[in-house]
Amino acid sequence: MGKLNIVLVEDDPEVLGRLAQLIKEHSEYALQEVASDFATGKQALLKHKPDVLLTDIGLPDGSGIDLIKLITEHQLDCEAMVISGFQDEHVVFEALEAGAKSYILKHDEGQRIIDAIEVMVNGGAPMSPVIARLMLKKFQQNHPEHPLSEPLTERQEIILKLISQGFSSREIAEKLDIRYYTVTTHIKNIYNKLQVNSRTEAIHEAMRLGLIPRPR
Amino acid sequence: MGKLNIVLVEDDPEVLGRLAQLIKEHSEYALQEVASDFATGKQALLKHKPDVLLTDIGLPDGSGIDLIKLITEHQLDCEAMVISGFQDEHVVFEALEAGAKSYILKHDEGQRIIDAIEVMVNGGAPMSPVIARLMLKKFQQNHPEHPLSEPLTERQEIILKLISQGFSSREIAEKLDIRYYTVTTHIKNIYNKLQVNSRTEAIHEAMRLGLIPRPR
DNA sequence: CTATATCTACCAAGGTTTTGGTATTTCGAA
DNA sequence: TTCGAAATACCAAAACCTTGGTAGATATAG
Repeated sequence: MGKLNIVLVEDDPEVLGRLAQLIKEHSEYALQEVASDFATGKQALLKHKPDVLLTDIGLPDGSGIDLIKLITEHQLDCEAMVISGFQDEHVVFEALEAGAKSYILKHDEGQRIIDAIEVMVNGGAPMSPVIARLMLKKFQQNHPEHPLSEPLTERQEIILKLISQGFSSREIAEKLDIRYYTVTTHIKNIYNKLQVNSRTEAIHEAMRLGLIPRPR
Repeated sequence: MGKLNIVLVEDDPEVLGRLAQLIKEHSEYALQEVASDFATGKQALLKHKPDVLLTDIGLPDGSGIDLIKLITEHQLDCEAMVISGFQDEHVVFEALEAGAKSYILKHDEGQRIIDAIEVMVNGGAPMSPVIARLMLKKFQQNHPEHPLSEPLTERQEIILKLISQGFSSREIAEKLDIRYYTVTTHIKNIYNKLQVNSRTEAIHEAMRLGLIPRPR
């Protein structure tokens, strides 16, 4: 099996030089092309179909995130690593959602970047520590555990869940084998506790409070 | 400033010995106590209030996850690292949601575990590659990118989002400065595309399809 | 220029939800 | 035993949503 083919996109000439040099020092990698803007990067990506894309985010004529999206759109067999200075939550999540498998900060030392490439192609998801914490924070903030003055009763929780799954009052009544009226009473009480007055508001509030397990 | 105080909980004597040995080899750490069950671990945690808790998950009399929960409950200034053999999605997420800052697999080599402790106390969130991929997957599965025969138009997406935030048709009309009738028409078309016939069903389906970004 | 897509707007019948009541039963804690 | 919380059940008016239509304006692709 051959070398690992890499395309590198980075607009800062200094950083580009540094990264290119770094890659060339490692015989297991083949740097197929470097680009310093989105348009060239796109062409390189589609022409070479590399195994690995290393890309910056802020490019003069577009975003590296859109390069990453191209990979999924064209169903390329390529893993994307972001090498960026941005630590902004919004940017990071957009990149990861676009399909980036790794997010490394520019100023990380060379060996760490090389290691990250290695880990990534072996099925890992290497992140710079700050980025990893950001991801973790997203996970952990999903459980504010009932800061609710009056917590929901068992029955109310069941019905709330069914509501969030899109069932009508009549359907819920059938499912639980109780009268329609009973269901509406329960719903009424749920609204009081959540301080809302419609199903959609209840769902929204319940998610905000981490009361509803998210689908899947 | 003193050494980093550590409490270690692990029921497999072999692994326990190995980890304890590993920690003792590093002068910057002080191993305050080791435990091989939940009860002892709990006592140790509350008594020593260590800087770092290293814990297994499967303990004979309970789960390491509950140890981690103790940290938040008692508001201890302590970072928890899971050292486990479990790679099960459910277990991993439960541990992370409970407050673990790091999740390392048992069979990882010693130096990697030491490195991970270092990274963790310096504000990182070190994860074994498999675990990092699991987390990443959770992030990315929120965007299955419209496996929808007819994708939603821009306006429809906006309105769907507002619906999911609990707004009524009238409120949406005001917000977008269009007529109430126009909103109901849009909603009608959304229902057709999603193959549903109520707001709550639409929200449910939209979440299932990853069409709606989760609150917060 | 001509389709086609999208956003806009309107109406009405029929269905569901919301709200404000009242009231009975059951079960566990005081 | 007595009290209260929870679940159950019922009613009706008002509000809101759903559905099946029709249709004009605008922009964009061909």
